[in-house]
Amino acid sequence: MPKPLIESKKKYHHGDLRGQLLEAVRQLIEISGPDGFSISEACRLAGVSTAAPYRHFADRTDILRGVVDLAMDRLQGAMQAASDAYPDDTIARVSAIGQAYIDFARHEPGVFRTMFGLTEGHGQDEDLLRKGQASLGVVRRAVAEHLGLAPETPEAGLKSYALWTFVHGHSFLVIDSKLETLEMPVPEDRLLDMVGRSILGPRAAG
Amino acid sequence: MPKPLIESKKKYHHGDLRGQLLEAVRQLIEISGPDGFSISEACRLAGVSTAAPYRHFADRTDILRGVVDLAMDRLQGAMQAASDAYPDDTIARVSAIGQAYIDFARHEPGVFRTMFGLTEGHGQDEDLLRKGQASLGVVRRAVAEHLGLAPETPEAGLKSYALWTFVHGHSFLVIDSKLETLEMPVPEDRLLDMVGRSILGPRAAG
DNA sequence: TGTACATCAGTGAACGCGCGTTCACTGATGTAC
DNA sequence: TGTACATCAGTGAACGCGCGTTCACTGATGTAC
Repeated sequence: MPKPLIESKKKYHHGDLRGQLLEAVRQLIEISGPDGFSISEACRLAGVSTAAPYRHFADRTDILRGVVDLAMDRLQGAMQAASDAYPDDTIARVSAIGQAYIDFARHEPGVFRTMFGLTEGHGQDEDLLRKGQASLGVVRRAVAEHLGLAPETPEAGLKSYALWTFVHGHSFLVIDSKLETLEMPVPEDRLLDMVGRSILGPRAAG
Repeated sequence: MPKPLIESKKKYHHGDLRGQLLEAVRQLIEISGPDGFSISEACRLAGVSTAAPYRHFADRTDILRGVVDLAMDRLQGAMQAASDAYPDDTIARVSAIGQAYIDFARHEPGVFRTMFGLTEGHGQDEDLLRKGQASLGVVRRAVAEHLGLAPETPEAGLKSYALWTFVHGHSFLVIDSKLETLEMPVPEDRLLDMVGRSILGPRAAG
């Protein structure tokens, strides 16, 4: 069943409507936010009738969940890649993970906001929470290695939570663009480095 | 012009419609979020026709701005009160300011989200930004005193920004209730104290 | 290989809904003389 | 103190709008024999 090189302009069956709807919604969220997007508009983007999505999603919320689910994977992937890029320097590694987080927020502010805006009974489910924990796990392992402790240690948990929280807050302030007026005294990477060193403390022997 | 002790149940002139609309919207935002509230519903709460608000506000966005404006004042007031409560211990003062911030978010999550969700051309204006800066100023003065520096110093700016960011991020995680699943290893006040000490460093002599 | 048929993934029209905003209006209040 | 009048702050009906969702349907695809 080889795909035709030139697809006929209009096919009855779409091929990957689910994927294309998710992408359309992702784009719309970036423009109008999670409450601003409409299924109708996504259908227009995908070139499909407004009833079509209901073959793939239960309702509006279900589509949002789908978008967030993919975004969670992208975010964790970016954090893990940043972590892998600094195998030797644990401080730099932690900073890089934080930077990846902030960059994600900067590049996809609407989606980022949506990821943390879903509430229980409104899109948030077990699966998403688990993915959130997995992202924090990336930080935790880096912190633990720096401290010379196991990732399950309370101290590793506390410090990685503090770092994540800092980066999370900064991300929100960046995308809410409160920073242009609030004079930022140093570049972002120096800020990350300073906070990282303050929270982590000196490297463990070993 | 003494007010009647028992107000007639239904007056043509409302008395303080502006204030009561703002309060109604504030309540609705807590229930449905900044995009979920409707003018119509606020009018129902205030017992007034749907055209009445336009005597006091230009449009929907203008009402939101009004709600946020009051909230900014409340937040700054809470932070300042917390600051004043610890005249001697600068570490405790900084922690208390952070705690006030978090408490505000916890008690008015919808409003808190709204405060930081307004975008340029969508409710955010000079006045609100100035009020945001004023809140940060409370932190900055406390940090500066701890360091024995003037509030305008870059170091005071950097450290107060780092602290604010941490508290801001924690607040969002709290109200997005990501924390029940993410095992928090220590109580909140100990977290605040740890981060405060890490960022601020030892107290300046003097 | 050919055919009958079940299943799947779309269509397009329609629904009821609540919304933001405008309009001409009217009742209440404040003020000048 | 009384009166005429301007101004203010409401009313209530109406508007056009786009939305989410459902419905009976149909075209395309996969499969059993």
